[in-house]
Amino acid sequence: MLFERTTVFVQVVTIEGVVEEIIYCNYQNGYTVCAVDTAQEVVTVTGYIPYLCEGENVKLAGRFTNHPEYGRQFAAQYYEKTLPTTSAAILRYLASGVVKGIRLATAKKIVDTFGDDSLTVLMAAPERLAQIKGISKAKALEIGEAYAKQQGAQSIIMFLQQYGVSPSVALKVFRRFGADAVNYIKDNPFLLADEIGGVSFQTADRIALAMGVEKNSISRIKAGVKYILAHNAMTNGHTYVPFDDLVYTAVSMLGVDIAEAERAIRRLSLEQQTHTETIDGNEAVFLMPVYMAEGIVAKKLCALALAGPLCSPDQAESLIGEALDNMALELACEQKKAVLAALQNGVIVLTGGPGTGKTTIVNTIIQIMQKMGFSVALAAPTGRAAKRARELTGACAKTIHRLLEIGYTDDENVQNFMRDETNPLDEDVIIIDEASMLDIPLAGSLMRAIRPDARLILVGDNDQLAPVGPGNLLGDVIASGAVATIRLTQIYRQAAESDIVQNAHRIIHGERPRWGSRDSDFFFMPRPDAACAAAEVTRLCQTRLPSSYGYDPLRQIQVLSAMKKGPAGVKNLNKLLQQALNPAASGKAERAFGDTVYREGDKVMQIKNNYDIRWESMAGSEAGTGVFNGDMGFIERLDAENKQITVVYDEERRVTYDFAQLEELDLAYAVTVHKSQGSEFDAVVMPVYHAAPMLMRRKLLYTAVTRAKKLVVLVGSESGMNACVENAGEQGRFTGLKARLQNREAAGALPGPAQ
DNA sequence: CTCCCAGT
Repeated sequence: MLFERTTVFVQVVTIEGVVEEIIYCNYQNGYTVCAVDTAQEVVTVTGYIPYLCEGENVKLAGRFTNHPEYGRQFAAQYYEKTLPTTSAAILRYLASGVVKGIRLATAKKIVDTFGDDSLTVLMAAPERLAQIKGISKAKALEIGEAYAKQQGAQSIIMFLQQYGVSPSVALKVFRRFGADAVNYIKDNPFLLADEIGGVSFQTADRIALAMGVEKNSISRIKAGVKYILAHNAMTNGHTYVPFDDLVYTAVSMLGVDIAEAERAIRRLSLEQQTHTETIDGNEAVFLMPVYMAEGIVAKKLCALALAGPLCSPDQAESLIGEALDNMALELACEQKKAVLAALQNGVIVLTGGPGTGKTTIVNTIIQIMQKMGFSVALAAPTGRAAKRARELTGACAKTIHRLLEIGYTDDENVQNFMRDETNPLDEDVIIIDEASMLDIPLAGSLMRAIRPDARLILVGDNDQLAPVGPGNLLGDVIASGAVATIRLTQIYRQAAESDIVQNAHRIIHGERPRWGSRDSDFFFMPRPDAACAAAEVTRLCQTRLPSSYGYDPLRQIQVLSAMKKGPAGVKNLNKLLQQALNPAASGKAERAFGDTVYREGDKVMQIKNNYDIRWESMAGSEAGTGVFNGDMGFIERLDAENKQITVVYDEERRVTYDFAQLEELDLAYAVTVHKSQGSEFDAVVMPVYHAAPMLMRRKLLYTAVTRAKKLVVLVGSESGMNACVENAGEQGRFTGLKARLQNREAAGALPGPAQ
């Protein structure tokens, strides 16, 4: 029955066998690597199989994978344990330590006494164990309890697996509710979505329906309301939802009446699962974790803002002068002011568009801080942005996740950081680059980990992409006026009269860009639909731009797109561009992986951090480890014989991958605008068309356009582009941070008695 | 519909 349900997975295979050896087990979440002896072979199995023990018999459904280091493995999606039935198998099972209190000696005694009935005795009449010499009555009951617990864990895992709920979630349910977990869930399936997490409201609702839960049951409405709040935070960027909107949405989604919805919302607030307060005249309902995160951000920023200057203005002047001499640099007046502000305030925001010299300022600040004996941490919200910061400053920049030492969790919605208030970051100065992409949950985690006596510098361009997650941190902080903010306005990178610069300004002010003249650096080419746009983008890269401007299509032109999917999405563009710029040819080795063909000469991007992979410099004189999410390079060689692929990054570091590691790579002729943030290119070519308004916002177009140093070509629908320019976006985000920063007492930041 | 993170 169970195994019929697994048809949703491609190429699902079932295997059965005895667990030979537990190779690895994460006891927190049940992730296990083990060797399973089927009749034919010994297979390495990975998957969430909690409480698995050597000697147990398992049926597994999943698929075979090829691990780069450990070779052929079976990734189990579903499992069933079958209890051993023969004395010999039972002995092995009990001796494995599956039941707390039984090891080999005790297992032998039990099996000698009860034979094939051993497990029945353990389950139904554990007191009978006391017949055995050496087992007291108390010990017998203790063993019985341990066995019941083990079986209880199995029963909730098996029960939930029927509904497609993963064993790792089931394990959490078991930890929370114990041996009686199945009854708890049958009683209120919404506990899965609610208290446990990791299960969607829809799945819980499906289970509830099967259990016969009423449509207007309060637990269903409460869970539905929390789902609406979470969904709005995740997909719309709101940190709260106005009460009236929440009632309306709950009524239409859940099919209940207004009074029922209101009652459930009030109840959640009373139970402190949500927080309700008045913001901007609206009654605002927050999900508790988001409310807490926003509060921590407000509180920490206000506290940091109280810190005094690090040195006198005279000292600062001389420190700056010295640093600039060392770096053979000069700073403009506003840039110098920014460095000064960093020395005088516990927290500052440094904001400005591309080319306004943010990086130079950050470099100077790092120099001075280190000179003063302070340690500095530099981090950014994305791998790409962190890498860019690393290249430009020479400092060891990381992702914020990495800085906070993210630990593993089985719940995608919860992140678990090793660094927090009890184990704060060691560094004295924390610099966050691309802070516009910082969402409230991550900002909350970051603020918790910053020591009260540390200093924080937020660097970003509030006109660039809003975070994917909830909140409008940088915008709110700047608008609040509660944090010293330095706005950089002078552009050094391009001439101010450049059409790229002019149009970037127009876009951000909601005005339509202008184009036309032949000697401009900004062009728009109308095409009737996304497919035509994609074809024109390809033509531009292949022939038009190389012949008109002499650009190298692979190294100087970067194609960007808002989306991955669709005819003008990154995936399809990569196919078209690969065909145009690096077509199949005899003598050019290639290799298919998934639905992508990789070929010698391809432009590729590393899409997940790999801290261990080795690289060698082209001359072979230097070596090191680590290739990071967002690194771009070219396939130099594809060696079918050794199943290896060589990629050269930045023309200097050579990395060899096994074929199985191709999942870490993607073609990079085209990348998403999000991924491009923090990078710049000579020429940017981008299809523009009508798409999800949540995505097609003015900031997206601004970010794309400002990636270009010399040339921008937009291709597609003019009305689509105009809609994008007119879609301001973040004004539509409901957030409470600005209000809280402006009301410092509410943020709880004022020390001592009220003033 | 866009981003970040992980064990033998």
